[in-house]
Amino acid sequence: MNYFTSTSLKRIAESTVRRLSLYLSFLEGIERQGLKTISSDELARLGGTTSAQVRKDLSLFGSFGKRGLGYSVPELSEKLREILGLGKQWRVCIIGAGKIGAALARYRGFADRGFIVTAVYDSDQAKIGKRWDNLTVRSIAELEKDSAKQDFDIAVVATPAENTPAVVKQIVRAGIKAILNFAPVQLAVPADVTVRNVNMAMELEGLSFALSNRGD
Amino acid sequence: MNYFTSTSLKRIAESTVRRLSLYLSFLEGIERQGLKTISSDELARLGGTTSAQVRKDLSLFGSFGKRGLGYSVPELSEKLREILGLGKQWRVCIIGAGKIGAALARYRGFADRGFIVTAVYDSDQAKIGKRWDNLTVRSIAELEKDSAKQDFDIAVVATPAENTPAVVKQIVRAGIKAILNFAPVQLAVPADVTVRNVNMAMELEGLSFALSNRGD
DNA sequence: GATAGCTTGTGAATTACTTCACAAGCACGA
DNA sequence: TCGTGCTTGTGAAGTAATTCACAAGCTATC
Repeated sequence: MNYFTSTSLKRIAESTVRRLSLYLSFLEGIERQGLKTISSDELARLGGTTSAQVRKDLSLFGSFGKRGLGYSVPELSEKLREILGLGKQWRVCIIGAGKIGAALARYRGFADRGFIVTAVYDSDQAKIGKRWDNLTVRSIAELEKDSAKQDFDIAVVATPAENTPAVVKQIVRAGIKAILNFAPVQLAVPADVTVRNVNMAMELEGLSFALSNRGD
Repeated sequence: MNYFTSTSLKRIAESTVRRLSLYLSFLEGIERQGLKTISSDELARLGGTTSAQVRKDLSLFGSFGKRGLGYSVPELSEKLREILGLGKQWRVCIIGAGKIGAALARYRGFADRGFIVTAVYDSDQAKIGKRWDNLTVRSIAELEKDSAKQDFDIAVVATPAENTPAVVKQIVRAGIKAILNFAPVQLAVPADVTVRNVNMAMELEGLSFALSNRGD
Protein backbone atom coordinates (compact mmCIF):
# COMPACT_ATOMS: atom_id res chain seq x y z
CA MET A 1 0.00 0.00 0.00
CA ASN A 2 1.25 3.44 -0.84
CA TYR A 3 -0.27 6.56 0.61
CA PHE A 4 1.18 8.98 -1.90
CA THR A 5 -0.23 7.28 -4.93
CA SER A 6 -2.91 4.66 -4.48
CA THR A 7 -4.90 5.70 -1.44
CA SER A 8 -4.73 9.44 -1.86
CA LEU A 9 -2.86 11.97 -3.89
CA LYS A 10 -2.14 14.24 -0.97
CA ARG A 11 1.38 14.91 0.08
CA ILE A 12 1.68 13.96 3.73
CA ALA A 13 3.34 16.62 5.88
CA GLU A 14 6.33 15.70 7.97
CA SER A 15 4.53 16.99 11.05
CA THR A 16 1.74 14.51 10.39
CA VAL A 17 4.15 11.61 10.13
CA ARG A 18 5.81 12.62 13.40
CA ARG A 19 2.44 12.61 15.11
CA LEU A 20 1.53 9.21 13.69
CA SER A 21 4.74 7.90 15.14
CA LEU A 22 3.84 9.43 18.47
CA TYR A 23 0.33 7.99 18.43
CA LEU A 24 1.78 4.58 17.77
CA SER A 25 4.05 4.80 20.77
CA PHE A 26 1.07 5.71 22.96
CA LEU A 27 -1.00 2.90 21.55
CA GLU A 28 1.73 0.41 22.35
CA GLY A 29 1.75 1.59 25.95
CA ILE A 30 -2.02 1.40 26.15
CA GLU A 31 -2.04 -2.02 24.56
CA ARG A 32 0.28 -3.25 27.31
CA GLN A 33 -2.16 -1.88 29.88
CA GLY A 34 -4.79 -4.03 28.22
CA LEU A 35 -7.19 -1.29 27.16
CA LYS A 36 -9.17 -2.19 24.07
CA THR A 37 -10.36 1.14 22.69
CA ILE A 38 -9.28 4.76 22.81
CA SER A 39 -10.91 7.99 21.65
CA SER A 40 -9.29 10.70 19.57
CA ASP A 41 -9.69 12.89 22.60
CA GLU A 42 -7.56 10.67 24.83
CA LEU A 43 -4.90 10.26 22.16
CA ALA A 44 -4.85 14.01 21.75
CA ARG A 45 -4.35 14.56 25.44
CA LEU A 46 -1.40 12.16 25.50
CA GLY A 47 0.15 13.82 22.48
CA GLY A 48 -0.45 17.41 23.49
CA THR A 49 -2.68 18.12 20.52
CA THR A 50 -6.39 18.32 19.74
CA SER A 51 -8.87 15.56 18.98
CA ALA A 52 -9.64 17.17 15.63
CA GLN A 53 -5.96 16.96 14.76
CA VAL A 54 -5.84 13.29 15.63
CA ARG A 55 -8.90 12.49 13.55
CA LYS A 56 -7.65 14.56 10.63
CA ASP A 57 -4.25 12.86 10.73
CA LEU A 58 -5.81 9.43 10.65
CA SER A 59 -8.44 10.34 8.09
CA LEU A 60 -5.65 11.02 5.59
CA PHE A 61 -5.14 7.28 5.44
CA GLY A 62 -8.61 5.87 5.90
CA SER A 63 -11.36 5.53 8.38
CA PHE A 64 -10.26 3.43 11.29
CA GLY A 65 -12.62 4.35 14.12
CA LYS A 66 -16.15 3.57 15.17
CA ARG A 67 -18.48 6.49 15.88
CA GLY A 68 -19.59 6.52 19.47
CA LEU A 69 -16.82 4.12 20.46
CA GLY A 70 -13.43 5.38 19.38
CA TYR A 71 -10.58 3.37 17.89
CA SER A 72 -9.72 -0.25 18.55
CA VAL A 73 -6.25 -0.11 20.08
CA PRO A 74 -4.76 -3.21 18.43
CA GLU A 75 -6.38 -2.44 15.11
CA LEU A 76 -5.16 1.15 15.03
CA SER A 77 -1.66 0.11 16.12
CA GLU A 78 -1.56 -2.33 13.30
CA LYS A 79 -2.77 0.23 10.79
CA LEU A 80 -0.18 2.75 11.96
CA ARG A 81 2.60 0.21 11.73
CA GLU A 82 1.48 -0.51 8.20
CA ILE A 83 1.28 3.17 7.25
CA LEU A 84 4.73 3.81 8.72
CA GLY A 85 6.16 0.81 6.93
CA LEU A 86 7.18 -0.97 10.11
CA GLY A 87 6.04 -4.38 8.92
CA LYS A 88 9.36 -5.19 7.32
CA GLN A 89 12.96 -5.08 8.46
CA TRP A 90 15.10 -2.26 7.17
CA ARG A 91 18.78 -2.72 6.47
CA VAL A 92 20.86 0.06 7.97
CA CYS A 93 24.51 0.92 7.52
CA ILE A 94 26.37 3.34 9.73
CA ILE A 95 28.94 5.63 8.16
CA GLY A 96 31.51 6.97 10.58
CA ALA A 97 33.05 4.80 13.27
CA GLY A 98 33.58 7.55 15.81
CA LYS A 99 31.87 8.04 19.14
CA ILE A 100 28.42 8.66 17.77
CA GLY A 101 28.70 5.81 15.29
CA ALA A 102 29.78 3.48 18.07
CA ALA A 103 26.92 4.49 20.32
CA LEU A 104 24.45 4.02 17.49
CA ALA A 105 25.82 0.62 16.49
CA ARG A 106 25.07 -0.59 19.99
CA TYR A 107 21.77 1.21 20.37
CA ARG A 108 19.07 -1.38 21.07
CA GLY A 109 16.29 0.91 19.87
CA PHE A 110 17.24 0.26 16.27
CA ALA A 111 16.71 -3.47 16.27
CA ASP A 112 13.63 -3.22 18.47
CA ARG A 113 11.85 -1.36 15.70
CA GLY A 114 13.06 -3.51 12.83
CA PHE A 115 16.09 -1.46 11.84
CA ILE A 116 18.98 -3.88 11.51
CA VAL A 117 22.50 -2.50 11.42
CA THR A 118 24.35 -4.68 8.94
CA ALA A 119 27.56 -2.75 8.36
CA VAL A 120 29.78 0.06 9.62
CA TYR A 121 32.10 2.13 7.43
CA ASP A 122 34.87 4.63 7.99
CA SER A 123 37.60 6.25 5.94
CA ASP A 124 40.21 6.16 8.72
CA GLN A 125 42.74 3.35 8.12
CA ALA A 126 43.25 3.10 11.87
CA LYS A 127 39.62 2.14 12.38
CA ILE A 128 39.07 -0.09 9.37
CA GLY A 129 39.17 -3.74 10.32
CA LYS A 130 38.30 -3.23 13.97
CA ARG A 131 35.53 -5.48 15.28
CA TRP A 132 32.44 -4.00 16.90
CA ASP A 133 30.40 -6.76 18.47
CA ASN A 134 29.53 -8.84 15.43
CA LEU A 135 30.44 -6.20 12.84
CA THR A 136 33.77 -5.27 11.30
CA VAL A 137 34.44 -1.66 10.38
CA ARG A 138 34.89 -1.53 6.60
CA SER A 139 36.40 1.01 4.24
CA ILE A 140 33.98 3.57 2.88
CA ALA A 141 35.42 2.75 -0.53
CA GLU A 142 33.58 -0.57 -0.35
CA LEU A 143 30.17 0.99 0.26
CA GLU A 144 28.96 1.12 -3.31
CA LYS A 145 29.99 -2.44 -4.10
CA ASP A 146 28.64 -3.79 -0.78
CA SER A 147 25.35 -2.01 -1.28
CA ALA A 148 24.81 -3.80 -4.56
CA LYS A 149 24.91 -7.06 -2.60
CA GLN A 150 23.41 -6.06 0.73
CA ASP A 151 20.88 -3.56 -0.56
CA PHE A 152 20.97 -1.09 2.31
CA ASP A 153 17.75 0.83 2.88
CA ILE A 154 19.04 3.50 5.23
CA ALA A 155 22.43 5.11 5.80
CA VAL A 156 23.20 6.71 9.13
CA VAL A 157 25.73 9.50 8.70
CA ALA A 158 27.89 10.11 11.75
CA THR A 159 30.96 11.68 10.17
CA PRO A 160 32.82 14.93 10.90
CA ALA A 161 31.32 17.91 9.09
CA GLU A 162 34.21 18.26 6.65
CA ASN A 163 34.03 14.68 5.34
CA THR A 164 30.28 14.63 5.08
CA PRO A 165 29.69 15.99 1.58
CA ALA A 166 31.98 13.35 0.06
CA VAL A 167 30.37 10.60 2.12
CA VAL A 168 26.91 11.69 1.04
CA LYS A 169 27.93 11.53 -2.61
CA GLN A 170 28.99 7.93 -2.10
CA ILE A 171 25.75 7.06 -0.34
CA VAL A 172 23.74 8.51 -3.18
CA ARG A 173 25.88 6.72 -5.74
CA ALA A 174 25.26 3.49 -3.84
CA GLY A 175 21.55 3.97 -4.48
CA ILE A 176 20.49 4.42 -0.84
CA LYS A 177 17.29 6.46 -0.62
CA ALA A 178 17.07 7.39 3.07
CA ILE A 179 19.62 9.07 5.33
CA LEU A 180 19.61 9.77 9.04
CA ASN A 181 22.11 12.58 9.40
CA PHE A 182 23.94 13.33 12.64
CA ALA A 183 26.54 15.59 11.05
CA PRO A 184 25.95 19.27 11.68
CA VAL A 185 25.67 20.15 7.99
CA GLN A 186 22.86 20.31 5.49
CA LEU A 187 23.04 17.44 3.00
CA ALA A 188 22.76 18.01 -0.72
CA VAL A 189 20.83 15.05 -2.17
CA PRO A 190 18.57 14.40 -5.16
CA ALA A 191 14.82 14.81 -4.61
CA ASP A 192 14.23 11.08 -4.33
CA VAL A 193 16.48 10.73 -1.28
CA THR A 194 14.87 11.48 2.08
CA VAL A 195 16.97 13.01 4.84
CA ARG A 196 16.19 13.40 8.52
CA ASN A 197 18.56 15.49 10.57
CA VAL A 198 19.41 14.97 14.20
CA ASN A 199 21.36 17.97 15.32
CA MET A 200 21.89 18.45 18.98
CA ALA A 201 23.48 21.88 18.64
CA MET A 202 20.31 23.07 16.98
CA GLU A 203 18.11 21.72 19.75
CA LEU A 204 20.27 23.30 22.42
CA GLU A 205 20.23 26.61 20.62
CA GLY A 206 16.44 26.40 20.45
CA LEU A 207 16.37 26.08 24.23
CA SER A 208 18.88 28.88 24.58
CA PHE A 209 16.66 31.09 22.45
CA ALA A 210 13.62 30.23 24.52
CA LEU A 211 15.45 30.96 27.77
CA SER A 212 16.78 34.24 26.44
CA ASN A 213 13.43 35.44 25.18
CA ARG A 214 10.94 34.76 27.91
CA GLY A 215 8.71 37.54 29.12
CA ASP A 216 10.97 39.17 31.62
CA MET B 1 17.28 42.11 24.48
CA ASN B 2 14.13 40.10 24.22
CA TYR B 3 12.52 39.33 20.92
CA PHE B 4 9.15 38.33 22.30
CA THR B 5 8.54 41.55 24.13
CA SER B 6 10.77 44.51 23.43
CA THR B 7 11.74 44.29 19.77
CA SER B 8 8.54 42.84 18.40
CA LEU B 9 5.39 41.30 19.72
CA LYS B 10 5.43 38.45 17.24
CA ARG B 11 5.74 34.92 18.47
CA ILE B 12 8.73 33.39 16.74
CA ALA B 13 8.02 29.99 15.19
CA GLU B 14 10.18 27.04 16.12
CA SER B 15 10.95 26.48 12.45
CA THR B 16 12.35 29.99 12.26
CA VAL B 17 14.61 29.41 15.25
CA ARG B 18 15.88 26.18 13.71
CA ARG B 19 16.78 28.03 10.56
CA LEU B 20 18.55 30.79 12.44
CA SER B 21 20.64 28.13 14.09
CA LEU B 22 21.41 26.66 10.70
CA TYR B 23 22.35 30.02 9.22
CA LEU B 24 24.72 30.58 12.11
CA SER B 25 26.49 27.31 11.48
CA PHE B 26 26.97 28.25 7.82
CA LEU B 27 28.22 31.68 8.73
CA GLU B 28 30.81 30.17 11.04
CA GLY B 29 32.07 27.99 8.22
CA ILE B 30 32.18 30.94 5.86
CA GLU B 31 33.90 33.09 8.43
CA ARG B 32 36.67 30.48 8.65
CA GLN B 33 37.03 30.66 4.87
CA GLY B 34 37.58 34.37 5.31
CA LEU B 35 34.66 35.64 3.25
CA LYS B 36 33.39 38.99 4.43
CA THR B 37 29.86 39.21 3.04
CA ILE B 38 27.11 36.83 1.98
CA SER B 39 23.79 37.34 0.24
CA SER B 40 20.45 35.93 1.32
CA ASP B 41 20.55 33.92 -1.86
CA GLU B 42 23.77 32.12 -0.96
CA LEU B 43 22.60 31.45 2.58
CA ALA B 44 19.36 30.08 1.18
CA ARG B 45 21.23 27.73 -1.14
CA LEU B 46 23.30 26.37 1.74
CA GLY B 47 20.22 25.88 3.87
CA GLY B 48 17.98 24.42 1.21
CA THR B 49 15.48 27.24 1.40
CA THR B 50 14.68 30.46 -0.48
CA SER B 51 16.27 33.87 -0.28
CA ALA B 52 12.91 35.39 0.66
CA GLN B 53 12.71 33.00 3.58
CA VAL B 54 16.16 33.99 4.79
CA ARG B 55 15.36 37.68 4.58
CA LYS B 56 12.00 37.22 6.27
CA ASP B 57 13.57 35.21 9.10
CA LEU B 58 16.17 37.87 9.74
CA SER B 59 13.75 40.75 9.34
CA LEU B 60 11.81 39.47 12.35
CA PHE B 61 14.70 40.67 14.48
CA GLY B 62 15.94 43.74 12.70
CA SER B 63 17.58 44.86 9.55
CA PHE B 64 21.09 43.53 9.34
CA GLY B 65 21.97 43.68 5.66
CA LYS B 66 23.07 46.26 3.17
CA ARG B 67 21.10 46.56 -0.06
CA GLY B 68 23.24 45.78 -3.03
CA LEU B 69 25.85 44.09 -0.85
CA GLY B 70 24.35 41.44 1.33
CA TYR B 71 25.16 40.71 4.96
CA SER B 72 28.45 41.21 6.74
CA VAL B 73 29.46 37.71 7.82
CA PRO B 74 30.98 38.57 11.21
CA GLU B 75 28.25 41.07 11.98
CA LEU B 76 25.42 38.69 11.15
CA SER B 77 27.08 35.86 13.08
CA GLU B 78 27.30 38.09 16.07
CA LYS B 79 23.67 39.16 15.75
CA LEU B 80 22.51 35.56 15.45
CA ARG B 81 24.52 34.53 18.48
CA GLU B 82 22.88 37.34 20.37
CA ILE B 83 19.39 36.44 19.19
CA LEU B 84 19.94 32.79 20.07
CA GLY B 85 21.28 33.70 23.49
CA LEU B 86 24.68 32.14 22.89
CA GLY B 87 26.61 34.95 24.52
CA LYS B 88 26.40 33.42 27.97
CA GLN B 89 27.17 30.00 29.37
CA TRP B 90 24.24 27.77 30.22
CA ARG B 91 24.34 25.37 33.13
CA VAL B 92 23.17 21.93 32.15
CA CYS B 93 22.37 18.90 34.28
CA ILE B 94 21.91 15.42 32.88
CA ILE B 95 19.25 13.20 34.41
CA GLY B 96 19.79 9.50 33.81
CA ALA B 97 23.23 7.93 34.01
CA GLY B 98 22.62 5.22 31.44
CA LYS B 99 24.21 4.82 28.03
CA ILE B 100 22.72 7.94 26.51
CA GLY B 101 23.47 10.00 29.59
CA ALA B 102 27.06 8.82 29.55
CA ALA B 103 27.50 9.62 25.88
CA LEU B 104 26.03 13.07 26.42
CA ALA B 105 28.18 13.83 29.46
CA ARG B 106 31.24 13.29 27.29
CA TYR B 107 29.90 15.01 24.22
CA ARG B 108 32.25 17.85 23.30
CA GLY B 109 29.58 19.67 21.32
CA PHE B 110 27.94 20.85 24.52
CA ALA B 111 30.86 22.77 25.92
CA ASP B 112 31.86 24.09 22.51
CA ARG B 113 28.63 26.02 22.34
CA GLY B 114 28.62 27.25 25.91
CA PHE B 115 26.53 24.49 27.45
CA ILE B 116 28.36 23.34 30.55
CA VAL B 117 27.37 20.04 32.12
CA THR B 118 27.66 20.63 35.84
CA ALA B 119 25.91 17.57 37.30
CA VAL B 120 24.57 14.10 36.55
CA TYR B 121 21.70 12.44 38.42
CA ASP B 122 20.21 8.98 38.59
CA SER B 123 17.79 7.11 40.83
CA ASP B 124 19.68 3.81 40.69
CA GLN B 125 21.65 3.21 43.91
CA ALA B 126 24.17 1.17 41.94
CA LYS B 127 25.07 4.20 39.84
CA ILE B 128 24.95 6.93 42.45
CA GLY B 129 28.43 7.90 43.60
CA LYS B 130 30.22 6.69 40.49
CA ARG B 131 32.65 9.16 38.98
CA TRP B 132 32.37 10.27 35.37
CA ASP B 133 35.40 12.28 34.40
CA ASN B 134 35.14 15.20 36.77
CA LEU B 135 31.51 14.62 37.78
CA THR B 136 29.99 12.32 40.37
CA VAL B 137 26.60 10.75 39.73
CA ARG B 138 24.21 12.10 42.35
CA SER B 139 20.84 10.96 43.61
CA ILE B 140 17.89 12.46 41.82
CA ALA B 141 16.51 13.24 45.27
CA GLU B 142 19.15 15.96 45.56
CA LEU B 143 18.13 17.72 42.38
CA GLU B 144 15.79 20.28 43.86
CA LYS B 145 18.15 21.26 46.65
CA ASP B 146 21.19 21.35 44.30
CA SER B 147 19.33 23.46 41.80
CA ALA B 148 18.71 26.13 44.41
CA LYS B 149 22.49 26.45 44.71
CA GLN B 150 23.68 25.70 41.18
CA ASP B 151 20.78 27.29 39.31
CA PHE B 152 20.62 24.90 36.39
CA ASP B 153 19.30 26.39 33.16
CA ILE B 154 18.68 23.23 31.22
CA ALA B 155 17.91 19.64 32.18
CA VAL B 156 18.74 16.84 29.77
CA VAL B 157 16.38 13.92 30.31
CA ALA B 158 17.87 10.55 29.39
CA THR B 159 15.80 8.23 31.55
CA PRO B 160 13.78 5.10 30.72
CA ALA B 161 10.24 5.91 29.59
CA GLU B 162 8.60 4.61 32.75
CA ASN B 163 10.61 6.82 35.15
CA THR B 164 10.33 9.90 33.04
CA PRO B 165 7.08 11.46 34.31
CA ALA B 166 8.34 11.42 37.90
CA VAL B 167 11.70 12.84 36.86
CA VAL B 168 10.02 15.63 34.94
CA LYS B 169 7.95 16.58 37.98
CA GLN B 170 11.16 16.96 39.97
CA ILE B 171 12.77 19.06 37.25
CA VAL B 172 9.80 21.37 37.18
CA ARG B 173 9.74 21.59 40.96
CA ALA B 174 13.42 22.51 40.85
CA GLY B 175 12.47 25.52 38.76
CA ILE B 176 14.30 24.51 35.57
CA LYS B 177 12.69 26.10 32.52
CA ALA B 178 14.21 24.21 29.60
CA ILE B 179 14.37 20.48 28.94
CA LEU B 180 16.11 18.49 26.24
CA ASN B 181 14.23 15.20 26.22
CA PHE B 182 15.70 11.97 24.92
CA ALA B 183 13.05 9.73 26.49
CA PRO B 184 10.51 8.40 24.02
CA VAL B 185 7.54 9.97 25.81
CA GLN B 186 5.75 13.28 25.61
CA LEU B 187 6.50 15.45 28.63
CA ALA B 188 3.77 17.17 30.60
CA VAL B 189 5.11 20.54 31.72
CA PRO B 190 3.71 23.99 32.54
CA ALA B 191 3.54 26.52 29.73
CA ASP B 192 6.64 28.38 30.91
CA VAL B 193 8.87 25.33 30.48
CA THR B 194 10.28 24.74 27.00
CA VAL B 195 10.86 21.20 25.81
CA ARG B 196 12.76 19.95 22.79
CA ASN B 197 12.48 16.28 21.97
CA VAL B 198 15.15 14.15 20.38
CA ASN B 199 13.55 10.87 19.47
CA MET B 200 15.44 8.57 17.25
CA ALA B 201 12.61 6.09 16.85
CA MET B 202 10.50 8.87 15.42
CA GLU B 203 13.17 9.88 12.93
CA LEU B 204 13.66 6.31 11.80
CA GLU B 205 9.94 5.84 11.39
CA GLY B 206 9.82 8.98 9.29
CA LEU B 207 12.40 7.42 6.98
CA SER B 208 10.52 4.15 6.99
CA PHE B 209 7.37 6.00 5.98
CA ALA B 210 9.18 7.79 3.19
CA LEU B 211 10.69 4.54 1.89
CA SER B 212 7.33 2.79 2.02
CA ASN B 213 5.47 5.54 0.21
CA ARG B 214 7.54 6.46 -2.77
CA GLY B 215 5.97 6.53 -6.20
CA ASP B 216 6.50 2.93 -7.21
C1' DG C 1 27.13 63.09 -9.83
C1' DA C 2 24.54 60.19 -12.85
C1' DT C 3 23.93 55.47 -14.22
C1' DA C 4 24.05 50.43 -14.00
C1' DG C 5 23.92 46.41 -11.40
C1' DC C 6 22.85 44.12 -7.26
C1' DT C 7 20.47 42.88 -3.10
C1' DT C 8 17.71 44.05 0.81
C1' DG C 9 13.23 44.58 3.37
C1' DT C 10 8.48 43.95 3.20
C1' DG C 11 3.40 44.26 2.03
C1' DA C 12 0.44 41.20 -0.69
C1' DA C 13 -0.65 36.74 -2.42
C1' DT C 14 -0.37 32.09 -1.92
C1' DT C 15 0.00 27.78 0.12
C1' DA C 16 -0.02 24.79 4.09
C1' DC C 17 -1.67 23.49 8.48
C1' DT C 18 -4.91 23.49 12.30
C1' DT C 19 -9.26 24.08 14.49
C1' DC C 20 -14.27 24.47 14.35
C1' DA C 21 -18.55 22.63 14.20
C1' DC C 22 -21.86 19.46 12.99
C1' DA C 23 -24.20 15.62 10.45
C1' DA C 24 -23.85 10.74 10.59
C1' DG C 25 -23.33 6.48 12.94
C1' DC C 26 -22.94 3.22 16.74
C1' DA C 27 -24.17 1.16 21.48
C1' DC C 28 -26.93 0.68 25.08
C1' DG C 29 -31.01 0.88 27.84
C1' DA C 30 -35.91 1.62 28.36
C1' DT D 1 -37.89 0.13 18.38
C1' DC D 2 -36.92 4.50 19.77
C1' DG D 3 -34.21 7.84 22.22
C1' DT D 4 -29.98 9.30 24.53
C1' DG D 5 -25.20 9.87 24.84
C1' DC D 6 -20.93 9.62 22.69
C1' DT D 7 -17.49 9.87 19.12
C1' DT D 8 -16.07 9.78 14.41
C1' DG D 9 -15.12 11.89 9.78
C1' DT D 10 -14.94 15.97 7.22
C1' DG D 11 -16.17 20.31 4.72
C1' DA D 12 -15.61 25.07 5.97
C1' DA D 13 -13.32 28.59 8.51
C1' DG D 14 -9.47 30.33 10.55
C1' DT D 15 -4.55 30.80 11.41
C1' DA D 16 0.23 30.35 10.30
C1' DA D 17 4.12 29.95 7.24
C1' DT D 18 6.16 30.64 2.81
C1' DT D 19 6.82 32.75 -1.57
C1' DC D 20 6.21 36.55 -4.80
C1' DA D 21 7.41 40.74 -6.53
C1' DC D 22 9.03 45.22 -6.40
C1' DA D 23 10.33 49.82 -4.47
C1' DA D 24 14.22 51.47 -2.01
C1' DG D 25 19.04 51.78 -1.20
C1' DC D 26 23.95 50.80 -1.59
C1' DT D 27 28.44 50.51 -4.48
C1' DA D 28 31.26 51.07 -8.15
C1' DT D 29 32.38 53.06 -12.39
C1' DC D 30 32.72 56.45 -15.73
